[in-house]
Amino acid sequence: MSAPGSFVHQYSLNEVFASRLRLAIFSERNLSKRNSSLPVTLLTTAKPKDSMLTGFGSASRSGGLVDLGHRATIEDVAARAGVGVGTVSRVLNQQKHVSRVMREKVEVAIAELNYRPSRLARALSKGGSDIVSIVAPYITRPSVVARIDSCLAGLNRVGIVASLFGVFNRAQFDQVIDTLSDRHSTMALVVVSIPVTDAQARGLRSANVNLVGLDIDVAGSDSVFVDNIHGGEIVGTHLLSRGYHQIGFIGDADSGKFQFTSTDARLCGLRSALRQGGSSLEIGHIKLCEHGTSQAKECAMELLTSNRPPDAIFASSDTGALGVLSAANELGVRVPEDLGVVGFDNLEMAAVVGLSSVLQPLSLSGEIVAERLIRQLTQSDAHPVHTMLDLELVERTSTSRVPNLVRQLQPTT
Amino acid sequence: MSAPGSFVHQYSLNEVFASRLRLAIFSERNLSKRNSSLPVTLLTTAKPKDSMLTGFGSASRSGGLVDLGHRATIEDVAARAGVGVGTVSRVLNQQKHVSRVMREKVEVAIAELNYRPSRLARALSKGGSDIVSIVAPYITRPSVVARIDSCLAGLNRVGIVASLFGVFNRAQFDQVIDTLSDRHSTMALVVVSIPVTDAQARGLRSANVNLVGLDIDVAGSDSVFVDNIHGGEIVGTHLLSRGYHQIGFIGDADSGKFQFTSTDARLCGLRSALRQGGSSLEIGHIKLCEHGTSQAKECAMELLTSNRPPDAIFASSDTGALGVLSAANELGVRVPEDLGVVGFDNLEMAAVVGLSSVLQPLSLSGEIVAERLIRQLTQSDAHPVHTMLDLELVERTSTSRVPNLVRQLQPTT
DNA sequence: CACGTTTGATCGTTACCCTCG
DNA sequence: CCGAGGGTAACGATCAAACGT
Repeated sequence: MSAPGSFVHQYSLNEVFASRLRLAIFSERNLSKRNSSLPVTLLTTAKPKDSMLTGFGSASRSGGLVDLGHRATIEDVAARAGVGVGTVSRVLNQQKHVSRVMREKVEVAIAELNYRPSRLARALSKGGSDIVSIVAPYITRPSVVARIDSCLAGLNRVGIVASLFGVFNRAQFDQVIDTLSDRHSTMALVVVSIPVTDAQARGLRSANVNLVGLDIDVAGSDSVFVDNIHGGEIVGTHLLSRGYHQIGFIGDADSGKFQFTSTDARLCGLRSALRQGGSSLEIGHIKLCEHGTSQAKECAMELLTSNRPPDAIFASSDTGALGVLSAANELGVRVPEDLGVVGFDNLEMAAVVGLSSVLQPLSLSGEIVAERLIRQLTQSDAHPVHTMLDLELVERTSTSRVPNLVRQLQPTT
Repeated sequence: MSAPGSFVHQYSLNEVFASRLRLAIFSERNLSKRNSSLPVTLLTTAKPKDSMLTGFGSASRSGGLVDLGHRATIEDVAARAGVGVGTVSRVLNQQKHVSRVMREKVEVAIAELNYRPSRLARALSKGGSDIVSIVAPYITRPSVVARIDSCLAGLNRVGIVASLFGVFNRAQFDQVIDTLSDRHSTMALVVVSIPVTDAQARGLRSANVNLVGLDIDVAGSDSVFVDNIHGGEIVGTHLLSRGYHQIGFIGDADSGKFQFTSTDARLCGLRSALRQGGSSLEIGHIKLCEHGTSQAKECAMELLTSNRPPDAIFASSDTGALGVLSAANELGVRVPEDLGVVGFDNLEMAAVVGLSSVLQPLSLSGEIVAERLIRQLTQSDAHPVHTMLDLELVERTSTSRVPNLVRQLQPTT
């Protein structure tokens, strides 16, 4: 019985970790100090943990299951079925050269022991894992999770469960990519919104990791993205056509953190459309702030209370546009009469509050990525495809100066 | 050189996968069929993939890096440093019995080869991995991602990068838990909102996986959650105190999918508060629908256009409450004069639209879970702690009957 | 020579047991 | 006899080659 030893591993592993966790002691203390002044109630602190340490007792808890005290290995199965491990492996991998009798014997043993092959050992042996990973920033943002969710759903449809890494900055992103650039770690990788360097792409390729870009273009790999410059142009053209001329812009300032390009691109497009329309964008009418409703609201407040307030504001996200609407409402500025407002992403909430917004096919983008990924995994000779999705302005009341159109609340999803 | 062979692995691996992907062919075809009628533009379909197959070329791309053609192993490092693998391992794990000279030699070799130990091989050898996993449903919901995000942030602070599994139903959840119930797969696991069965908890424990419940209570494990019944009570009491008596309820109907309990609990609390206040909840005033703004809006429409419309509606989420507000607005029902509206979660958007809502400390819950987890990993003798966080009603205009406080953000006439 | 089965090498690390100064 | 380092079984699987019938 090697089980007792296996429990010791837990401790040694923790000790290894302890060195990396020295920081934790502090943040932990701070946290618990904070907690004491917060609405936290400790209910119980009980439970003996003997059962955790033994784990043996009551051999057959349910059905005909046999409890070995540790997770069954292929060897346990082989022993119980009275065959060699190779035979079990062949059964597992649906290979030939296994007689009906043996196969059944093995299957019975597998069921009895509740055996599951270790993905780790399998990956190590095969020289590649069967895991699909997704790396994404800002998983709290609706536009990001909408993409991820539909991508997950698409992968799920064929039985793939992907694991998601949410990163907070470039350094962390780089670290995750580095970890994943290992033939054993992952079979495929979807990177959302964060630009991938050539070196990183090369590293992944040489580790046989299939890379797909979602909301970014990656040279030499599949990718699905939109033309943000064009998105800005659409907005500019639309606002001009509605008779707005003093256009303001509120965008995300955190571009440097991940080297995002979407805000810049949209601003660039807006500028170009205004220029073409004989208008222009005043420096004072451009505000950059952290992504968020309240942050955008502040910016809008500044713009609207300035000497030369704009008569329309383009927020580079619906989340921000909501802040603009809120600011206008608070200041008594009428939308759309005194102020036109346009957002980006066309989230569900845009329809609810009557916000004009640029529709980018978020869930479609995720689906296509899933599709591309599946194709890469099935067809090894697939060439990289760069897919650009079109953008489209969904016009609602926030830019409509015609009163009788105000009732138009239902969008074209 | 074993490199050429390693590339072949890719293909064989794909073939193994192909059998599981038979379904994919169909969904793929369907998808691409659909695409043809959608705004999709294919830009390029080029790029030779020779470089992918060789991976050797240009030996030293940057600095003094040496390219072996394959990811360096501990053996490569040992060879280059002129030592045995054991020594390299000792250096890597900060162990004793390594002289200064040797350590430096090894470190140089590691740098030159850009060597990273394989987590897989390490986990297999040590009998346990150093990965932290999170399993959660509905990652598109703000309340869920808010929790996850703060938990990730807390873990990140001490250098832990967790991987997140988004699941779509019970079966998938069970599958993920089963996969993770392997001593090699993960060191710790956070389960969000989905009830964990005793058998699952036992399985995880016997695999030495530290389990923490977030938004659920797990017997025998750390967990952080709220008292949803009390949440319902708070709302009921508040509405009664504002003079609302015909209370309606709109909740999520998908409870069965994951066996969620929060909607039921909140309804139960609401009922009990009304009963105590001498009122009651009419059967016809209870609506259950899929989670979402538009779905809740439909339910609200039905309620408000019925023979006996309620004078207040409690939606079990802010997302739903937004739909209620939208419905009221569309029907010309004044909020809060004719209709009181209360939501749950107190998302940022609640403040923007003046929605009264029950504040549950979403990000705090994630932080505490991170803290508990770190404690478990550092102190092996920690007892399980069940933490219940308090709820609190944030009162805004949607339940305030003083007319001049009413703010109307929606595009009303 | 088919077919079924066992055996041993391999994947990259760690842990343990040696052997030297 | 101790401290520094070298070999070599594990870990749990896959796969090819050898082996009986």
